Amino acid sequence: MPLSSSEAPESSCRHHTYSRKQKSLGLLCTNFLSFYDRGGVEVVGLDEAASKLGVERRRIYDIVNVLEGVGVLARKAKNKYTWKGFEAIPKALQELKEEGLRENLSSFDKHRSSNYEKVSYDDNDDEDECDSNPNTGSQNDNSIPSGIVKSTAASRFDNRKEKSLGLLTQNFVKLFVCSKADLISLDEVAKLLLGDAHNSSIMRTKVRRLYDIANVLSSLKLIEKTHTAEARKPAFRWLGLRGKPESGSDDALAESRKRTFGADVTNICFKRNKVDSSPDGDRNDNLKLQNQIKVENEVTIADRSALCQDFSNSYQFGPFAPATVAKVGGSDNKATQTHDWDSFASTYRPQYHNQALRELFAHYMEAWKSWYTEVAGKKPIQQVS
DNA sequence: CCATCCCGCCACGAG
DNA sequence: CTCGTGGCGGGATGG
Repeated sequence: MPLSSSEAPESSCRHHTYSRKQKSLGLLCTNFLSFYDRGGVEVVGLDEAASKLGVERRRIYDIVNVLEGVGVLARKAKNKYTWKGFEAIPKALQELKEEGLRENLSSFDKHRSSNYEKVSYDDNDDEDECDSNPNTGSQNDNSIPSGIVKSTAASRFDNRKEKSLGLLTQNFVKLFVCSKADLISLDEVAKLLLGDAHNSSIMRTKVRRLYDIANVLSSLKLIEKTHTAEARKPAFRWLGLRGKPESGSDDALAESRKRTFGADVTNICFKRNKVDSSPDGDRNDNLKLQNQIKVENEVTIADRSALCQDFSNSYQFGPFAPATVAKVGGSDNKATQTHDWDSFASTYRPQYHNQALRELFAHYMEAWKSWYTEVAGKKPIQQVS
């Protein structure tokens, strides 16, 4: 690769400090999302995604699992998922809400006193989704006939599988969607979600997963990471749905905004130097500077004014506005200190902006060019080995 | 220090 | 057996 020196946003750091942020799940997810949000994609192949995004398979599973929990994706077959899109979110949330309320009737979690194996398991029927295709070959869901309270199914320590991530995600979401609270601290979530805690070991593991989920949900803009008011405890704030141009009769295309991405989204592979460098001068130098410029960051208003989300079933949120304002050119922020960063933008607003928080900014990248190229000539780039 | 969380080993289940 | 999946936790990174 000719290192044509285009303007590299990145600078300094001669020794290419490996940065975790570059490979974070959240970022990866953002790429994933923007990649498949372009018109017309319907099926998502795991391998395809993996190579396209330049990551290992394993990571794709993480993303896909949580996205499925929110309805954006649906498992179709081995190695394949169906892209439902963002417009599937409202519905999924609605279902999650009802479901959550239902199971919530019997027991108030809150004080869970001593119940060792309580582990609030709740299986869930999960989305059924009115699928357009009635016919199906293999069936998957084992629906227990309306086991309202779920009874003691699960003989055995039941599901060796389906134990986490997907479910954890849904439970996490239910938690927000079922209560009016919109800010929950991390450990609250952990305790609530897995009712056991006690043993720090188990909880620690769960918390890790929670971070994973949180990252993905953050990419979706469903939540945001913050910390409780005064305390320094990390917490999550529910942003909920943003103004979706949704209306009764939806139509397939026309949906929300689409972010296009030009060029490669591929993350370069920089491994996290495990034992680190081979003594013999690593030649990795600095060449490849990735030009993965991140777009992103459109804030949605979490209409704070409304305490209660709504009790009405219909989701008519949108106290306002479409978030589709795009700004070309992108370099709008004249940060005092050059904050261009290399990549990574989005969800970080460490400073306390008391009220200026709800602003709407969206920087969008160009990409139109690439887009054209693609449309016109079909991008030849494709090395799916 | 502690919060965050990437990496990838390895256990499952299906073919 | 191989292969697709995805728990799970060590331990590195960032603040």
